[in-house]
Amino acid sequence: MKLRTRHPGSAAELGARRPTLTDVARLARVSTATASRALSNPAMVSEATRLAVIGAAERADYRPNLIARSLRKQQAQSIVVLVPALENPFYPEIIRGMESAARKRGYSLVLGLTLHDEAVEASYLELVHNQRADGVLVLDGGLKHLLDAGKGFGVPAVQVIERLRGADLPWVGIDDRAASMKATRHLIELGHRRIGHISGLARYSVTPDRIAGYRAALKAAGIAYDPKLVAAGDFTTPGGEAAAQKLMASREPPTALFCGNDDSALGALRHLRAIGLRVPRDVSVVGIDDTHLAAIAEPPLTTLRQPRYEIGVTAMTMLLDIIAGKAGLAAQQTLPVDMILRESTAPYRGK
Amino acid sequence: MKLRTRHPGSAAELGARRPTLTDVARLARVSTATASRALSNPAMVSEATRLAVIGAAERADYRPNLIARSLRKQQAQSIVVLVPALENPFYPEIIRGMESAARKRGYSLVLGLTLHDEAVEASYLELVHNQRADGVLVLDGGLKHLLDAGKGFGVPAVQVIERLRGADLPWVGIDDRAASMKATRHLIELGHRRIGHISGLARYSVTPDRIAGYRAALKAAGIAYDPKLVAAGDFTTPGGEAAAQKLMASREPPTALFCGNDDSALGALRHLRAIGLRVPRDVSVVGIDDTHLAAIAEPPLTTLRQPRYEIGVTAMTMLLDIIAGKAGLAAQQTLPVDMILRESTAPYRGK
DNA sequence: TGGCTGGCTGCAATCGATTGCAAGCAAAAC
DNA sequence: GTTTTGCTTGCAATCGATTGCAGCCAGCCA
Repeated sequence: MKLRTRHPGSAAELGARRPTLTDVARLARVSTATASRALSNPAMVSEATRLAVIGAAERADYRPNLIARSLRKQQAQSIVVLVPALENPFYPEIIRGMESAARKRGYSLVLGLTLHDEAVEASYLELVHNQRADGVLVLDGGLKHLLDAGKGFGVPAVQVIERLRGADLPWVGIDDRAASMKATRHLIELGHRRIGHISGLARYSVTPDRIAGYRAALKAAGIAYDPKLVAAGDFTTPGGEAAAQKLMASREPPTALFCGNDDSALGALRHLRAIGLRVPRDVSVVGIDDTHLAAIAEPPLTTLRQPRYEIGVTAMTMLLDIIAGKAGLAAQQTLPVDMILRESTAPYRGK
Repeated sequence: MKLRTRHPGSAAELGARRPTLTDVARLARVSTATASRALSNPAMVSEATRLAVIGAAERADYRPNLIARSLRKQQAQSIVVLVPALENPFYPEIIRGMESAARKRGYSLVLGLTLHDEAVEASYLELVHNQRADGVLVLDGGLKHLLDAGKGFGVPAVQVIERLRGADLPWVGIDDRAASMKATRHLIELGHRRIGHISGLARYSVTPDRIAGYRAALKAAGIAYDPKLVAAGDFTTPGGEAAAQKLMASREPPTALFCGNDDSALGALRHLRAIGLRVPRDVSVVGIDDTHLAAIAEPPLTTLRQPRYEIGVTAMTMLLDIIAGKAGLAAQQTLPVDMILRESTAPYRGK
């Protein structure tokens, strides 16, 4: 048997039992029912009783047992956030938004670090089935295996950024196609005609959307699409470096690069520097995301800012509303992106 | 009254109550006591009973209600980790270690994002008082206001990296003084004599330790300490940039810089490049931490690797041991650091 | 004076598990 | 054949709150 350890210096006297509502009730000379109401539903009791109970609670240094409350109320007041890795600078700000929205409504965040491991994902989803959490926020697309076709995750859930095709699940993110068009159009407006694109991993739903936006912008400007100008990256810096190398080594290299995210743009910058090309003088580069790396890159990167904090807030709010029955199970929200002009793009200077 | 929302597609039939242990017991034709034991203490029941109960649990798609279990067992099976901000690339790997160790022992992690806000810190500490969490991991030194002098935090807690002076609280980290000596000695061994130091914020306990290590290494090599060679940074890239500017602008600028962390080293690299000095040809630079930025810096940064993942694992293990009564309340552990040689340091080349 | 209303309060059930204790029962010991 | 032992099992209490229902009482109206 594990013994119940009590930490020295806890507010209660050493060895004393932690005070419960019963103790408070006894002190205030009322029933536990009244004590409960006085503390969490003051309108139901008389002023005198309320003061007596509050005084007693204070004297006893009473703290409600949230586990007991949860059991009775059948809600855990906590949300699991599934995230593959915090090392990716893209996630922290989203999570900050989620935390803030959750805390405001009395919920706390259980960190489900999955590392893309299906077993871990399942174990965190299990927390919801086991009533230890009320819902889940999914910050990655890799959860297909957990989906009852068309039925959602079996628990209240909201997808963030990434979405599962076909399923009408609650989702918060940006319009990747439109964002991508915006970035590409920026390069076109600077006079560039040969614009390369470094795409992301195909397994992410944002990847085809971003390619589509790139192509749509070209088409709108009457520029022919050249498949040789698209290289597959993987959303990482080395991946972007390799893709840039491939693009720049072609007979007719692009004069501008639109990268599928900031990390690959950083890789592109790296490669361009390595082969002696100057950015933005010789080649313009645009990213997407606006992680903190974009600002400290050399040169600082022109990019599209995803409103990550707001995405986090919105996703959490949507999930809590779903749990509270205030939102539908097919709610979707698209947030606006902003173009952040820094120093990695410049007008086309001819050959 | 909030209505109890049931998500469509949940494993149980629509509208059906979530099965409880009572249902399983009824199905298996045993008492709830026996059902409970069959599932969580199989040695206590006969083989036939065990199989019957497990079968019933499976048929009913039973999931134990962890809230109820927690209430009965008086342990929440969750740990709060207090961290000022996930945007700092220093923290994610530590947290990954914590998560891994916690999950292995059946605990989950509640993310206490404090942003250095005392009210938020207090609210997360309250989760432990309210029995929603069993202990807290403190990833920052800013919790002084919560300390009963000499009595700890009033709840099971382990400090990570940062420590409160004087208090003998459980702690896991590195020997900052020794690490700092190691880094400085590396520069000395390369022949440098004028070695600058960019220090951190004074409110952090690691700052004076690192300065002390720097001075000790100089002394051991018979190099006089020159206060003009120490500039105050703030652990950020801009702070490091400013500090480097101050140091390099002096009449006799240093030929090597030992920076209090990687972020300030990045700032130093930036400034050196801006004034046309080449690293490591003209100036050598060393950092501490080995965040992922160190590897992608230009040039890649020589630095001291803090074993962050292991620190996380160790801290979590220590805390869970304290909670289980298996570790003392003054346990402390120091983990080793490694020098990571990259390309930002080179032998002194004279004037 | 009697009945009614409405505000407070308390009793006791409830949430869903775990567990101390005792009983039942078959096998082993005497 | 009786007692003892030891393995299984069930009863019921327990963890600490919340809440439906009913009772009490004072004040109001007729």
